[in-house]
Amino acid sequence: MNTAHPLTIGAVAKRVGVNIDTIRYYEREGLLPEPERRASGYRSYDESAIRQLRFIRRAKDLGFTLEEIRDLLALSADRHRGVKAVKQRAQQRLAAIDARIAELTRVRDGLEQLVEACPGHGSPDRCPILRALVDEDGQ
Amino acid sequence: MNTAHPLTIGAVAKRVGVNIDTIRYYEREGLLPEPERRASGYRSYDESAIRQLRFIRRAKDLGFTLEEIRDLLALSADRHRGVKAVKQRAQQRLAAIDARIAELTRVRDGLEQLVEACPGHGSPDRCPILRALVDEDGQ
DNA sequence: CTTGACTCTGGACCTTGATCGAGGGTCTAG
DNA sequence: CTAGACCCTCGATCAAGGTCCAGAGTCAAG
Repeated sequence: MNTAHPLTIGAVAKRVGVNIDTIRYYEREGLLPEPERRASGYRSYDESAIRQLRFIRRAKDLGFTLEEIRDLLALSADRHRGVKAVKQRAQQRLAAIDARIAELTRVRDGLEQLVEACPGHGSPDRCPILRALVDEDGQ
Repeated sequence: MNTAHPLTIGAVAKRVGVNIDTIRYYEREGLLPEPERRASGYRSYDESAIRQLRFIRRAKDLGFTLEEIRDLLALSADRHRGVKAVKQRAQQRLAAIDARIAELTRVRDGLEQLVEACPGHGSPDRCPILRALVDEDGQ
């Protein structure tokens, strides 16, 4: 069911819930393939563009940069370079996500300790959150 | 301790480990109070500026935006009334970080399953990673 | 055919969080 | 006194990730 009815850029934008200019921007940035054009020059999209845009949006929501997303997309374009390469890149991506989670977890735990130690009232001098930020300054 | 022998902006920058321009930038943005000036116009800082800069840096490391930090600083200056609000802000931050970690973990686990299910060789059509990226795409 | 909605391109502009440069004054060691 | 290191302001630039605008062409309904 792929290339059925063509869509204008506006229709795509509406369906995915993204700005028209963002679509053109992604195209310039190499995140979306250059679409077919009508005789008039209008871009003509099919469902695969919708899928790809949604993929980008979800990845972005997960905190991937556009550059990382370009890389993720390259994974799927790697078809012809063999399953082995694809698996390797997926493993690299996995390691990168692990690192990101570890970093976030470190920050999270530090913050949680402070929140738990804070009574939520009284003098700012006794608030461990403020103290940690202002005074205690480990060095 | 708090003996106010004055510091130049460069000395402050060096001690806190931040760029001189960043200090002036924070001042413009209302994150640092306008310091005393010498007759020459040179900014003249004391230890409290060092503390405040470190506060900013730490808060930034915890993922607060500069705007949120400006807010925190205002609250911490509001002795006795600020603590409750500070704790609330910190809790909100914590919840946001937790949500992000949960999402990333979900994706991570999905990706790991794909990597484990991929034989690393053979037909691209059998590679679960490629299949997931191209087809499945969760709508 | 007309009208209004849509699309095209190219370039300007926006936000956040800085960083850098130009042109000029200041400070301090030798 | 002079050189070199610092500091001043103002404005530009950067990176990321868009968003908006002008001027011109296109499409679809009535």
